[in-house]
Amino acid sequence: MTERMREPSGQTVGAGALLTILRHGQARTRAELVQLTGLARSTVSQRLDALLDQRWIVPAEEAISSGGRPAIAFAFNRNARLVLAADLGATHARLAVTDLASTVLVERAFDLAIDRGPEETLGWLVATFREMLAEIGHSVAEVCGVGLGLPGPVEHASGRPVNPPIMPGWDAFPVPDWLGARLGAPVLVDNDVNIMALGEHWAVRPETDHLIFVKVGTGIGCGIITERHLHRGAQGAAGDIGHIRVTSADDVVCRCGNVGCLEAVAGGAAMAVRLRQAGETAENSRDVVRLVRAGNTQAVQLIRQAGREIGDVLASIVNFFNPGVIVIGGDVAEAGEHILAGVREVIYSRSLPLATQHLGIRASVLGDRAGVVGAAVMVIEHVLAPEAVDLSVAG
Amino acid sequence: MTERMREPSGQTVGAGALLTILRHGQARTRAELVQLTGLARSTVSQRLDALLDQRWIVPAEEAISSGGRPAIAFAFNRNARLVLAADLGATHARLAVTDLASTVLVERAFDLAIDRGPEETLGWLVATFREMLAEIGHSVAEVCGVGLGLPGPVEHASGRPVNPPIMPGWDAFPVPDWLGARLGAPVLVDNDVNIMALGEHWAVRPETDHLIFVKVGTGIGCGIITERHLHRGAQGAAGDIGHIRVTSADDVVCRCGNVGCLEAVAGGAAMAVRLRQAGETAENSRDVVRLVRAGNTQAVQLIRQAGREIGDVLASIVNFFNPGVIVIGGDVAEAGEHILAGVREVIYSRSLPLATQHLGIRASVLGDRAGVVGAAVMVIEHVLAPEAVDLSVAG
DNA sequence: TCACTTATGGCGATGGTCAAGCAAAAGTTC
DNA sequence: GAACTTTTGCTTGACCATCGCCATAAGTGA
Repeated sequence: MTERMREPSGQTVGAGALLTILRHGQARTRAELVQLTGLARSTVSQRLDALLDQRWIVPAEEAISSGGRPAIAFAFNRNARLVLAADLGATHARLAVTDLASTVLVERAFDLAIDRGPEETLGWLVATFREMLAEIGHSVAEVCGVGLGLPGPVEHASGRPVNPPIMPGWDAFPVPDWLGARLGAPVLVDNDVNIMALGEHWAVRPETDHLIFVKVGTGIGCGIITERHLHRGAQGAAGDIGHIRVTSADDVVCRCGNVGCLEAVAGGAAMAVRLRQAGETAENSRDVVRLVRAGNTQAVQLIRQAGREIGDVLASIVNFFNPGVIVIGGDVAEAGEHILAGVREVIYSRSLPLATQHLGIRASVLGDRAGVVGAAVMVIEHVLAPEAVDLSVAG
Repeated sequence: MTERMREPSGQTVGAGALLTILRHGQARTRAELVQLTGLARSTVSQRLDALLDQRWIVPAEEAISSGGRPAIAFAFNRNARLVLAADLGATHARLAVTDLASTVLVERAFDLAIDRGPEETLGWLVATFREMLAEIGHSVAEVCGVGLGLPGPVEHASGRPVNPPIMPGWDAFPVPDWLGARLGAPVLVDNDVNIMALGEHWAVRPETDHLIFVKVGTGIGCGIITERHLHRGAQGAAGDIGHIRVTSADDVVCRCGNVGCLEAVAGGAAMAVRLRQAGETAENSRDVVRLVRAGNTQAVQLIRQAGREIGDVLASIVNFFNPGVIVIGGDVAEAGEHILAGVREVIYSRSLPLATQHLGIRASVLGDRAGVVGAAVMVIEHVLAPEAVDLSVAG
C-alpha cells in the first residue's frame, strides 16, 4: 500500500506522472521537477531513483551551470524496453520492432494469407518476431508489449475478432492469450484502421485532440480520435463510412447489398472494376494507383471524382464532429494530390466556416507504416500509463 | 496537503469517490463500503464523518440485522444543496430550482426577448431565481451552482458566447462572472442543444455511453455524448447537422447561403414557409405541430418527409459514430410518432446491421424540460465530481 | 434475562512525505 | 590555486493518513 502526494489541483503525482512529464517534454533536472510538481526535493529524488532502478529514465547531458555545480538532467529512456508491432492485412503484413518512442528498429513486409486461420498466422508471427529480435541482438525478455492490428472488427477489451468478414476461423479467437503465452508480454489488439489512426495522431501530435483518419484502400473506413482516445462506438462499429450513401451513385450496387455506398464508387476495388470496363488492366487498388501515376486520363478522372465523393461524406462528418485534422491514408491515397484535391474541394465548399477555418486536410505522413507505428503507440500508451508505471516501480 | 489511499488498481479512493458510489447506487452500510473500496473500516468511517459534516450524506434506514447490531446505511443527501437551472431560447425561457438528484422543485416558463442584451436578461434571471427560491422557502446561500443554456455557440471553458447569430450584444459577454458575483455560486454555461443532450442522457442513463440528441425546432442541431462526456469538437462547433446537405433538395436555398441544407427542408421554419405556400396559416414551428396534431394532410406529409430527410443524415452519422441511442427532441418533435417513423424508416434501411441492431431511436422523454434538467445535471456533475468533493470536505 | 452476533468508536503503530540542515561534490570566476 | 556558487546525497524530526486491534454498543434468539 503506497500513498501519494496530491497537487493543489487534486491530481496525484507519482512516479508515473513524473515519467509522463519527462516523456512528453525534454530532459529535466531535479530542481525543474520540484518546480513542476510541487513535491519536496527529497521526494522527487526518491521517485527518480525508483525510475532509474527500472531503467525507465537515464541521466542525460548536464544542464547549463550558472556558476555552481551543474545539475544532472534526466531523460526518458526510450531503450528501456522493446515493443513488437504488427499490421496484418488481408494479403499483406508488416512487422516491426520499436523502442519506447515508437522509433522503428527493424521492419519487414510480407505477403500473407490471413485466411489460413489464426494458429498458422500467429505461429508464423511469433517465429518472425523472434528472428527480427535476434537480428538486432535483443531477447524476448526485453519486450514489454505486443500490438496487433487486424483487418476486421475487434472487441478491443478482450482482443477477440467479432464476426470478421474476411478472416475465416478467427471469430472470437483469443489472440491476446495465445500470443501472450508464447511471447511473455501483454498483447493489445485492435482494428487496423484504428491503429493507423493512432499512428497518424502520434505523428501530428500534439497539434490536435480531434483527428479523423480515412483509409482508402480496397474498401473505405475511418478511425476516430477524440480527446486523445479512440472512439469505438457502442458496438465497436464506429468509423464504417464505406457504406454511407452518396448522392451521385444511386444505381451502383455495393457488395454489402445496398445501393449507392461510398465504397462502391470511391473504393479501390470499385475503381479497378471501372478501369477494367474501360479496357485498362487493373486487378486491385494498387493497379489503380499505378495507372494514376502513369498519367492515365481515365484513372486520374476516376480518382479525382472519388476524392469528391469522399469529400461529400466527410463534409457532413466535419459539420457533425468538428475534427481538427483529417488525414487521408491507405493504398489509394498514395496516388498523391489527386484524391486530396477532390476532398478539399468539396469539404471547403460544403462545411461551415467555423468548422473549416482551422481544419487541416492532409495526406498520411507515415504511409504504409502508419499501422505498425500505431500498434506500437497503442502498446506504449498502455505500458507507460502513469498507473502502470507506478505499479512497476512499486513491485 | 492530504494523502490518499490507492486501490490495487491504482485509483485513488477519497471522500469524493465514496460519495460517487452512494450517489449512483443505493444506500450502503460501512461494511459494504469496506468491501467495495478495499479501505480499512476506520478509514471509511472517517470519510463518512467528513461527508456527514458537509451534509452530503444522511443516515438512512437500518439494514437487515443478521442477528447482531444492525448496521446504519448511509445515503446520498439530495437535499444538501440547491441548483439553479435555466434554458434560455430566442423567444422563450424556462427556469427551475432543483435538488442534487436533478429533481425539479419549482419551475417556470416565460416569454423572453433575448435580444435585449445580456445585462437586462441576466438581471431579470437573477430576480426571478430569487423569487422562486423565496417561494419554496430557501435562501441563495444554499445554492451550490448555476447552470445556463444559451441559444448559440458558447465557449464552455470560459462560459462566453462566441459570435452568436441571434443574440446581439452577447458576444464574449462574461456570463459566469456577472452571474457569479450576484448569486454567489459557480456558473456553468453551454449551448442549449448540449444541455438538452445532457438532460436526455441523464434520463436514459446508465443505458448507454454514446448518445446523440437531435433538436428539431426552428433549426436543427444535435448534441453528442460519448463516454459520458459532451463532445464539443475542435472549435466547439460539433453537432451542427442543420447544414448538412441532403440529396433531395438541391434546389432549396438555405439561410446560410448554401443549397440543399437539411434545415432548409426539415427545419420548423422551412416547413412553416411551405405550409404558407400551400395556403395554411403557419408562422413558426409550433404552428406546424398544431396542424399536424389537427390531422392536416399537408402538414403530416411534410413532417413525415422531414423525418426521412433527418433519417438520411442520421443514417450516415450512425455508420460513422455508432451511437447506442438517438433521441429526437425540440418543438417539432412534439408532433409525435410521425417524425420518428420517418427517421426509423431510413436509418434501419441505410445503416449497417451491426450498428443498428441495438440502436434505440426514440422521442425525448423530458420534452421541453430537457434543457433545465440538463443544465442542472451539468452543475451537479461539476459540483459533485470526486475531486471537488474532496476539496469541500478538506476545507 | 443471558449468551451470541455484529457494528461502531477509540487508540497506538506504521509508513510515506515534508521541511530543514549539513557536508561533500563539482563546477565557475578571479 | 583559492574563494565562491550551486547541486546533490543523506539524515533527522515532525506530521498525518491509514491500518489493525480491542473494548463497547446495540441488536437477535433461546
